[in-house]
Amino acid sequence: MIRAYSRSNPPIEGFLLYQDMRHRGLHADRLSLSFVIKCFVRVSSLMGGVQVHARILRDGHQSDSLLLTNLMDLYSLCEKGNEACKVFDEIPQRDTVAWNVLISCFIRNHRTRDVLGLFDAMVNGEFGCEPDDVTCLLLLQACANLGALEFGEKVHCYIQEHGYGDAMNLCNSLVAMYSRCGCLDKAYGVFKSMRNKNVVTWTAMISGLAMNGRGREAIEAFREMQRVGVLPDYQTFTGVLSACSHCRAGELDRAYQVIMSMEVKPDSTIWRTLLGACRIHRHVTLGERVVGHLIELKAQEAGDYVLLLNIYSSVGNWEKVTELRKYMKEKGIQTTAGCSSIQLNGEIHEFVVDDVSHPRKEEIYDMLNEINKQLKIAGYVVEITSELHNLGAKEKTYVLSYHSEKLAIAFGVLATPPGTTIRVAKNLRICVDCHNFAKFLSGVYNRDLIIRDRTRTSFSLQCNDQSISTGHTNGLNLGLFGDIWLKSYWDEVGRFCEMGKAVTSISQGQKGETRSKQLLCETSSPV
DNA sequence: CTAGGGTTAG
Repeated sequence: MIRAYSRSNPPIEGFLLYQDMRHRGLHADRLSLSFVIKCFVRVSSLMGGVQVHARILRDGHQSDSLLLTNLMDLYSLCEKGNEACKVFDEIPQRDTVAWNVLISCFIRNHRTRDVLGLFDAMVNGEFGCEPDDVTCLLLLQACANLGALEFGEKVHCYIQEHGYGDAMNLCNSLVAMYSRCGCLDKAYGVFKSMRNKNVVTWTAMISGLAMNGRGREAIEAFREMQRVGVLPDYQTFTGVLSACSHCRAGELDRAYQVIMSMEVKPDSTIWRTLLGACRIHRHVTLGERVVGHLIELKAQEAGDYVLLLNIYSSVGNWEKVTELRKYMKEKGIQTTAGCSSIQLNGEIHEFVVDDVSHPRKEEIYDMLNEINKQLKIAGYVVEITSELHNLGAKEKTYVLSYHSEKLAIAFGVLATPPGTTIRVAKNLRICVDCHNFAKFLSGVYNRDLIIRDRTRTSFSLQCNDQSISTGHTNGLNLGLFGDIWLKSYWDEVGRFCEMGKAVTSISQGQKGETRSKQLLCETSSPV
């Protein structure tokens, strides 16, 4: 019965059942306890975790790997990474699943880089168990987050050598990983080789094309998906929308109207995509309105306010910047620290702004200062509107000079032979100034740069003596995409909305909570 | 009396 509750129904009732059981003097065995933990996992209840933890110890289950891994997962879900690690230390026999839970915990709790070392140790037999398909799945996620292409390729080899090569979930992750590392040809290679493709496969490819600035192909892939009869869901929709928002020339008000007129209720991702476009096009009033919608959905994140700050500063409205900063401070809104990473000889190097933790920090700062000097000669000017604090121009220039991505790029220039492509991954959105910096650097230092951030990958490629870059709309890039398809874009969105209705009616006929249903049928009553 | 098990794709 508790198991039944752990799978459906309001999960907390599973715990009530368990308490009732104890009141009746019945002893809960380990499996009942594991289902109780599952109930708490479903609601991410830290309090529940603490209670059941105590119960595990009191009932003498302190060496039960099933219960302990279960509990770890709960702590890790509640962002209590340290607690989860402590529990892990208590597991006497750690099998692959236990390690997998630890890996998943690290990925969730911002220790992604450590995961790569764990994989290596596991492959080398240091843990007495081998990586399985789930380990590989987790590792691909980690590589995608870090933009760690080399390591991702290593995992790919492992997958093939161990007979997991046909697994659909792994192949889907491979498509995503290669896309997010800016390697579209490899992503497409995996995609093409797959015999069966589901909505996840197609969405990975569409989003991959979108985030790499290949809007037209993203839409072509979207059409092809429909042609072969795969139904899109809300993530597909977001991919298509982002394909267009990174390179469309304005028309945001129309986008807003289309979203508002959708039969289905738009979710936070869609609003956020539009908000990103508002920043690119400096559309203040619409940006404010979109944030209003996010607040209404109770879905606003620190990053959304930062985007709004960006919009205000890009039009020089410092009063609004100050006002919003004050509001954020009052509300205790914490922003995520920006972090950039670069892979070198199998090792990941991470940087935060003004980072001084790297062993080669002196060389890196010298290199960065030298680069700044060279780029200035080439005509690079710091884009001070990228700095969101109300400082003087001089201070702004200084603060912007040591952004984490610049440190990572300087390290790349320093530590790789001339001509090597530099790949950097960033956890947040890259700022306009750093983008310009990369573009100039590409020309001056004759390097191809591929920078992946939270929403897309931008390329600064050195071709025909002319530095070009994509992925960012600052007036220079639009030509790359051509614009014929942009004109037909809104017709496409209109058709998509029609299809949204179709998906709604299909989802309503299905049991279970599919995510498409969550988006498309938020107004309908639960099954 | 037994059975019920932990990680996991865009």
